[in-house]
Amino acid sequence: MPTLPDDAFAPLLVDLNEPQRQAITHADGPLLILAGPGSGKTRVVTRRAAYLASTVTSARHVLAITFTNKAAVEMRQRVAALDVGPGITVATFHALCAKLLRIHHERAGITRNFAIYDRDDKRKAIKQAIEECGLSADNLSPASVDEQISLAKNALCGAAQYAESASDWRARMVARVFERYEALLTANSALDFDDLLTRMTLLVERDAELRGRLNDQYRYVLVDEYQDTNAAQYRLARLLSEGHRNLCVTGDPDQSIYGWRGADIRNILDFERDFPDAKVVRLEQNYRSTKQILALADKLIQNNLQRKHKALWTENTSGENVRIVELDDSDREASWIVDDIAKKVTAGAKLSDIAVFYRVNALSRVVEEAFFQKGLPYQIARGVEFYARKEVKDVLAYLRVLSNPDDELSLMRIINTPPRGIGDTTIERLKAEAQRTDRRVINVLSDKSVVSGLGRSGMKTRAFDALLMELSPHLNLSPSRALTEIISRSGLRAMYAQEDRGGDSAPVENLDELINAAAAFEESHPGASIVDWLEHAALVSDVDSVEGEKDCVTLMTLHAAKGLEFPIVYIVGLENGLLPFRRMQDDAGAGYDEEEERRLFFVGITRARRQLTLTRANYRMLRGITTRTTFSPFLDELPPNALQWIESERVATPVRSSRIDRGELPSDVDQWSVGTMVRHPLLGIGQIVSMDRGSRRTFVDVVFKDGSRKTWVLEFADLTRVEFEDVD
DNA sequence: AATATTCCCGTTTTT
DNA sequence: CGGGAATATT
Repeated sequence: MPTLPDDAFAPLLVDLNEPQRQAITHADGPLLILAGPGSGKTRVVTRRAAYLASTVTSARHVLAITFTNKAAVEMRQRVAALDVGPGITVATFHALCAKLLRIHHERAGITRNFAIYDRDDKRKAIKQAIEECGLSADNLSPASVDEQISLAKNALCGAAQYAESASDWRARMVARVFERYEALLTANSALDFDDLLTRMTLLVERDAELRGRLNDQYRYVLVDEYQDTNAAQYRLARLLSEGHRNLCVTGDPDQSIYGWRGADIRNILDFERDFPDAKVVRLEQNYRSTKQILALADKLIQNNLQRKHKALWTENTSGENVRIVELDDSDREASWIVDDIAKKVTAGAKLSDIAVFYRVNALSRVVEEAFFQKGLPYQIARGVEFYARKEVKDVLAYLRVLSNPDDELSLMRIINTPPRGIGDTTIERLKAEAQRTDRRVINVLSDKSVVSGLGRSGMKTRAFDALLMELSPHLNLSPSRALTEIISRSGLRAMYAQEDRGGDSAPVENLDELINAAAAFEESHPGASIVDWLEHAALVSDVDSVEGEKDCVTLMTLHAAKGLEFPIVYIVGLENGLLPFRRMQDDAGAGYDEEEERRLFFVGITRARRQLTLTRANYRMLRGITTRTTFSPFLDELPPNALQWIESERVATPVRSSRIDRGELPSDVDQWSVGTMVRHPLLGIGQIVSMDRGSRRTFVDVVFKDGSRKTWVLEFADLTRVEFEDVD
């Protein structure tokens, strides 16, 4: 490595501790960065990428692989901000594989325009496979088969191999479905998410020439969140760095929480065995949390055996005690939290600084209700995925059929959407004919001799075929133009406009948002094709979670919290069976991993910067049954002196004004507008600075005397209008 | 095809 | 308890 004076890249090496600096400047050979929570990993990773690109090699030889799009976007931006020209490849595993498979589709043995099936598509295909195997979905649920196929694929086990190892009856049934499912995917020219990884990995493994080319192209490979890699990703990472061994992996074994999904913590634990000459850097100084919070997390995680020791420490202040609050039941637990938050807000805390975590989504509802009652705005991190919405999938199905006529799953989705009189019997006939003559249904559609034999429904079928013909030239337009045309010409817009009479979703708005999303995509990817856009839509599911800092509390599962941080954190439901989550009446606790549960709790704790509150309810209602709970055993593992126990003060559930209970707008809402003065019981007098009357909810932004600004859902906000004269 | 009814099921879910 | 899907009804 050329030794240059440090100031040549001073901005990259400023403000670092020694291990961070080592991690950034290590050039050749394997490198393992063990990064504790809040240890500045992202900074190290981005600067390392920039350092390599500017001093050791050039940007186009640097490849950074992440797990989430969010991480990829963030890394791309932060590297760009360091002024190291563009050219670094930053991608998720899946996006990278999709891109490479598209380029090398011939070697991979697939068509160029292959579709990417998401979970819903996959389940549908599996269901079809189950039926075609003459089995009933009763004994074999698509979901469980999905899970098993997924685990198998992620372990690089194909259908044939799975069949060989199938020992019991059930496994043999799954094996049959697996094989049938694979045949379906092939017939549809489609890949599922797992295929993207496994097909690419197997391709690189068997194709030495391609492997050599990739090794030469990507001379420095960086894999983030390495503790979450599964067998396919592990193998791919190794193959991609086989020629040069410049593989840098970062992660934290203590934050491995996706074992149930096929991630193998041993990949990171055994890195030094795989690469005996690996340089190991530990980032142990925490810049995020108070001493108390960090000590708690550290004490807890020491109970795990499967780990690499890290000495977590911080120079931050000691901070407040971690609070443990015990409440009578889940309702009171929720309202206690919301009351506590309200107090903090009055004391000046920002809502966006606060988060509530829970182990299972089912717990979110009680908490939400409490927020509703109090009129405090909140958001749930896991929104219904935009691209999973019915109307969006309908549109995408048209695009898919047009770009990949093999995709019969999508064809079946649109053949009678909007309703055009092609019913089940007609579809069955078309399918039968297709099977008899060994064609795809779409080809049968355009066969005059077949269609004319269908009588009245033949007309409809012909009309549909004509529609597809009419739409197909639009494929050459830009994605947003194509979408616009197809949405209106297919009749989808008209259909959803009619459906949109005050329902709780706004499908037409979503269609427009889809067009906007496509337009935005075009801007960042000039010259992108429909297929590019479809790929983007399949792999980037977080359009709506990109919205920036909203002034509200964030609710999410512990899993979703990974990688985030908040000054104030609440974790609910510290109960045995819930925080170490245990499935009841399960076959001998299969799939239960206490260490992983502990890591999950560790992740939750270490999200908190300043204040952490753990709560627990004596009685919890779950699935309509109220049960007496017991303490989470994890609580016993925490250092008692760092904890502050708060007795269950009995907060009388306040009897609220009925308008808010019913979620209604104030009766004098007509007189509410921007400029109206309002009163909040805690925050006093404020003025409306914006008011957004959506179809479902009305949002108001209020600025108070002290200059603070809050957003509320008016239906649930404890706001009353005050006459201007009342204010002095 | 649209609506009413029953019934079934119920961790976590980066892509 | 509550949502979604499968099924029944008009």
